[in-house]
Amino acid sequence: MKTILIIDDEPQIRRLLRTTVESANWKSLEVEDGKRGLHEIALTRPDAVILDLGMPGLSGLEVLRSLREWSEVPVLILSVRDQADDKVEALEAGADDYVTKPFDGAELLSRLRAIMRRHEKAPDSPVFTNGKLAIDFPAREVTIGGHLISLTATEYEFLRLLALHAGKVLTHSHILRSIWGPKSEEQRQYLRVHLAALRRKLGNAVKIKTETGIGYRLEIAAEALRNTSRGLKNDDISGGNEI
Amino acid sequence: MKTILIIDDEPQIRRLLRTTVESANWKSLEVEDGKRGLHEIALTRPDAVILDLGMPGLSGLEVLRSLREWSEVPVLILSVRDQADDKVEALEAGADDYVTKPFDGAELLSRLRAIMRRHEKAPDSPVFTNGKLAIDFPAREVTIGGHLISLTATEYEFLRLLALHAGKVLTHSHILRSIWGPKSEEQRQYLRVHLAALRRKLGNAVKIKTETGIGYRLEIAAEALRNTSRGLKNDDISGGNEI
DNA sequence: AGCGATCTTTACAGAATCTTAACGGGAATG
DNA sequence: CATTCCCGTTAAGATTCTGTAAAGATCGCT
Repeated sequence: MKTILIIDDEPQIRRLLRTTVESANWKSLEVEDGKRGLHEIALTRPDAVILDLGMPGLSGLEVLRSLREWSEVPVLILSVRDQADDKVEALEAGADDYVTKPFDGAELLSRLRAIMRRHEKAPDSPVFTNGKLAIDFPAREVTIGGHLISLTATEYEFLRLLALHAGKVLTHSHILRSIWGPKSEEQRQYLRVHLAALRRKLGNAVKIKTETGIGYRLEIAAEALRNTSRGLKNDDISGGNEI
Repeated sequence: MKTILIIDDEPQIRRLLRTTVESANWKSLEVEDGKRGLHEIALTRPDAVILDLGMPGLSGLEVLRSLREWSEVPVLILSVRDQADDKVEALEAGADDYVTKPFDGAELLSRLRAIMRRHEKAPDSPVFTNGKLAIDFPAREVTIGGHLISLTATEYEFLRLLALHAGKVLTHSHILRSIWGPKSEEQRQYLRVHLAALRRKLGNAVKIKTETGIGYRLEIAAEALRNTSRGLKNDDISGGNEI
């Protein structure tokens, strides 16, 4: 049984969301603003969050940014049609998907299922693999081609973060906030130094690409591209759309 | 069936617009000044608006500015040739496209279709696609026909902006303000240099059209109608898409 | 306290990117 | 058809960013 947290300031929308969620036999929690939402997430650890972008006080975007400093819980964004820019910003800030108001109940549930399933995948397999790299999260062990690598605490956190978002760009600020906390958001030299050590230890079997001026990304090994959640987009395009 | 509102003070132009609109099997409404136009939009919620810039009384620009405070309805501007500045102002104020008098009926219809389609477009995924171009916003990844393209921070921001408003003209000032900030609003040579790099990397699969004296527009690929879950729309006939 | 490991800070060269300037061609205008 | 303005392209100079090394500072442990 899943628990879904609803963060929305409008009572009638909350009620609609609650009935929708409960029709899928999930439990729903409701709060009316972002601050309470963050508190509730820390307290009850819901399986997913439905977050309204347009709220008074702490905006949905700010809530999401704060949240992503310490939690990877799946977040579904609710937005109105004319907030295209905000939607993209939300996705860049770490949202997993979004739905536009007015929304269709069935579509919302199916998107909720999708993001929870995607998220469950990681804990299901406590070992992350990408090419020759393997990370055993419970054991906190990193191996390359079966050979154990010894990492410091910082290096491990860095690599873990990159692996958790393999293929995606992690911005300087995001990495710094996650590992060193919000106070050290500006200390880019930390990244350079620790990443250099990480690259030296990992060798050239693992490619951590630099996005100049933006951040870093762990490149997904060629044979791992097959069945990720987004892998299909390539087939989608090359599939006979010749102009 | 679409409803198009025509706001123009000249009766013969109105008649010409009406026959053009009705030749596409759409319904047309006509009013002769801006005040009535705003009232009519609030009342009947048309699917698009054709707005003449040069009108006595409330100018087209003032109408547009009032309108944009409460409505996102697609607006097509009608202007005469020597109103370049007004055209830019109108686009800045939220117009979706413009047509210069004297206009070609087929072109006007095609532009109307384009702005209505863009407005309708239901969000289908955090991945933007347009022809061979695909932008994965969360991953900050750009691919053409499945082939990964490496962009600098500025180039990515530029392309992101164009894609967010695909099909719409973005003025020089708007782009400059968005990427470089208000201080650099006059530096048009930035646009030329970075756009050249962008075009070189994207190749000719992606068409970024120049609107001389106005700005730039990312052209919507002809076959960009691939909606999955939502209802399909196919009122776009192959006739006369040469703009 | 002393030691080793790790993290922080500093410095600098090389790479990547951005800005600036110049020039030829093409579009708009009369 | 000529003029003027705008655009695309290129390349060099300026600037910022990155990788690397190495010297302090800090922490944990015996």
